[in-house]
Amino acid sequence: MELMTLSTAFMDTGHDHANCMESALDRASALCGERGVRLTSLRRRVLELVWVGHKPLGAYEILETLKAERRGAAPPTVYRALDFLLQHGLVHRIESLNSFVGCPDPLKPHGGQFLICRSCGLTAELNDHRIDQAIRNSANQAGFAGGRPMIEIEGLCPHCRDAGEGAPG
Amino acid sequence: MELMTLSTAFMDTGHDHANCMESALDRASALCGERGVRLTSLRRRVLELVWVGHKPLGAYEILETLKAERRGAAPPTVYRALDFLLQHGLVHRIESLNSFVGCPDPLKPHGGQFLICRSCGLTAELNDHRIDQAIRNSANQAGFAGGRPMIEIEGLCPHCRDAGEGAPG
DNA sequence: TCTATAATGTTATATTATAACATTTTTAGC
DNA sequence: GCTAAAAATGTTATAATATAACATTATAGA
Repeated sequence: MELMTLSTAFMDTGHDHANCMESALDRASALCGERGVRLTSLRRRVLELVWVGHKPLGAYEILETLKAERRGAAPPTVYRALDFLLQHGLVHRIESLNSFVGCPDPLKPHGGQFLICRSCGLTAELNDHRIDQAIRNSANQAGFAGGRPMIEIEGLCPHCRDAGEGAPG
Repeated sequence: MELMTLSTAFMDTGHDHANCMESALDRASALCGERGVRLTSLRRRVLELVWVGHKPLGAYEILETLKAERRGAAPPTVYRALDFLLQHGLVHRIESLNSFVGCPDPLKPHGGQFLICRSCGLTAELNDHRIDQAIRNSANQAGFAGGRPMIEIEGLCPHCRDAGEGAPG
């Protein structure tokens, strides 16, 4: 069993993002099929927009694009689609940014472990079982019946760090 | 060296909260003195309000109380005081709640490890060095120059868990 | 086809946070 | 103490994020 995974966000040679996004949409489609829920064209489109990059997007950024494509797109249009995607683990919400990012592994339920670059905004999702375990152990020790931990670290991604974009916080 | 600390939030016999709060204010006063910054009466009052309980308070909740006490209290009144308190580690911001909670240990710079009860709202601060270390190790392994991790877990505190307030999330 | 449900459209508003500039208070030098 | 600079607070307006409430349309199943 592998101990840790890291999303492709920081792969700086310019990973094949078209493929990255397409496979995310395929996984979403399959997952919705299995669960008997509908990945409508609106939901699919919002997911697509979230996957445009590895930089979390705000609801109103998504809305701006959507408005150009659908007459009458409004905040609830976006928020409802995001709620659906969140419910099914297809996107995560980055609390410290009020923003949303695609989840590379929606089948395995998990909290979130995010490395957020303060310089370029790229956000990678980590999945380290040991971290999760350590947190759940401590929580249980405290008598707390916890769910899935949400972890957010701000810092510098490998690229920005090497470019000397500032000191780690 | 101790591995883990837990704030008093979940001590359900009704810990001596007057003392809890008073000592927090004393620590704040000392800290500001050492750093040559001013714990003005406004800042002190906001800190006091945050420490009224172990349940994180929203800025507008604080404002509501403040309005009854100071003529002309407005959002910037509260946000500026909170910014000051955050900068000096005297309070933490709970991202998932847009709320603020007092920090029991402002001298030691740290991210935050919060156990948030979904039933009663009480929020305890954990400080487990091993968790922090595990996260920083993984982040470094990913080439990420990270700061202090922020961790939030929603769940049930010992009291609500025993009262059967719902299943863990 | 009909009906129940789910999804989306639409309008209005709530909640959280900051910008910009005026005034007051405090500090430090004299 | 007086005064200038800096820090803190007051004040007004508005930006950014999110939800409520109800109308309409689309979909799936009987």
